[in-house]
Amino acid sequence: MDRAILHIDMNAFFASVEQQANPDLQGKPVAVVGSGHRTVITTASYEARRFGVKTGMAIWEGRRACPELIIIVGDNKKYTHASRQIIGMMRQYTPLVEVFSIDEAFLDVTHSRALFGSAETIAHQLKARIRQELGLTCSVGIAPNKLLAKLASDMQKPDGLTVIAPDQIKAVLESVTIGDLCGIGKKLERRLNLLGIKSCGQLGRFPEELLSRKFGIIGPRLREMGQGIDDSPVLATEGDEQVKSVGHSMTLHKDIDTRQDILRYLLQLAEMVGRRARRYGVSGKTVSIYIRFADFFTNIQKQITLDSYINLSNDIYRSAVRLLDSMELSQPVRLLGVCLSNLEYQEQQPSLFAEERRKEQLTRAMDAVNDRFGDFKLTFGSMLNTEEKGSHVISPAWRPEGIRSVVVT
DNA sequence: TCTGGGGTCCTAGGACCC
DNA sequence: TCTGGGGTCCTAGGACCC
Repeated sequence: MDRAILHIDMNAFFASVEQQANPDLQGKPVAVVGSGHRTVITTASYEARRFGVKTGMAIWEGRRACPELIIIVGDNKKYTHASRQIIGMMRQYTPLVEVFSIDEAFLDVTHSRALFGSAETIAHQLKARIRQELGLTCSVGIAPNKLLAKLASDMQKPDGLTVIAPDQIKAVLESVTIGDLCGIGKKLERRLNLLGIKSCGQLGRFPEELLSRKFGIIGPRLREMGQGIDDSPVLATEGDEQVKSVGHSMTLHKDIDTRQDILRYLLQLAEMVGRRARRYGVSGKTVSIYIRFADFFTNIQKQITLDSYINLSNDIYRSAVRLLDSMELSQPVRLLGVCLSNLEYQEQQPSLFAEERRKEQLTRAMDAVNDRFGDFKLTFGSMLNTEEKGSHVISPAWRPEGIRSVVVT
């Protein structure tokens, strides 16, 4: 039996949620951004897109394209709340819901059809409910696999419903460019173009040996993608999946060049990373730091793997400083990042040493206060002069559920 | 007037052990 | 005295996604 896979993609999600929350914004060009003057547009409403406003633009670029553009600083609690409601509706049709991002999901409805009708019927019902209950629209793709369902959902926006039936696959692939496939980005597209490959059909017919020679082990996979083949299952997102790294980075209000300033931000980032790791109940033994310099194009990353697993902010900070001290800083710093990886999912045993235990207790006490009263209410003395406290930038890649979730209180 | 932040996966090369 | 090879872990860098 052919599988029936739905891909549901919310249209201009953050902007639409804002327009629903505030009727004054409805029908108007709206852009959702992060905080600070060095932020970018995360989502533009369709009214704004008509003027050429796009994701990734700086605010001034958006305003240049559309002088009436209304700028809204994003509020991730609103989006998380809406996302949870939508996922809840999806789960009423199948347990096989794979949450791909805060505004996208795959549903395997192969076995739901006996109960609810065809995949299209299910799609229509979900679209109607999302519209009635939340006032939001989405684009749905229906196909025998995830690759094609995702391709289909992209074909009609906003508020679309596109079916790629098994007997249409060949024809569709002839008309679609390779860059439209999820997994073929700019670089791969350019390299494939150089071989004369533009459409998916061409990719699917290209000799496998040549693809393997040029692209190594992904060669055969590329050819399959060109043929619309994808056997990957829809993996139900249960909320207990395990992340593999916990990181934070921030573009600074302005470039900095003194060690003291850099250390202050590193401490803040270490605290953000540590707190999230502790909230998840994970510790890690690899710490990395990331620096983007003032010229924007020079980036360096360094990592170190320790002998033991850590999640105390101060331990993360100490490793970060070690890494910093091993780096050559050639320019002022624009962005700093700290990441903890190589994770282990075990609650830390209390330390055998009194001094360590005291540190752990202090950390728990600080976490408790911050959980209750908000991030960075209680913090290290050297951070008190820092202007930016905590990340206020929203990202559509945030997973609304499980360990990846943003805690909503 | 510039250009965010959260992730995942893959590869290459070196160290080290058996 | 010379020989080979597999496996694992580590760092760095890149591509890709939303």
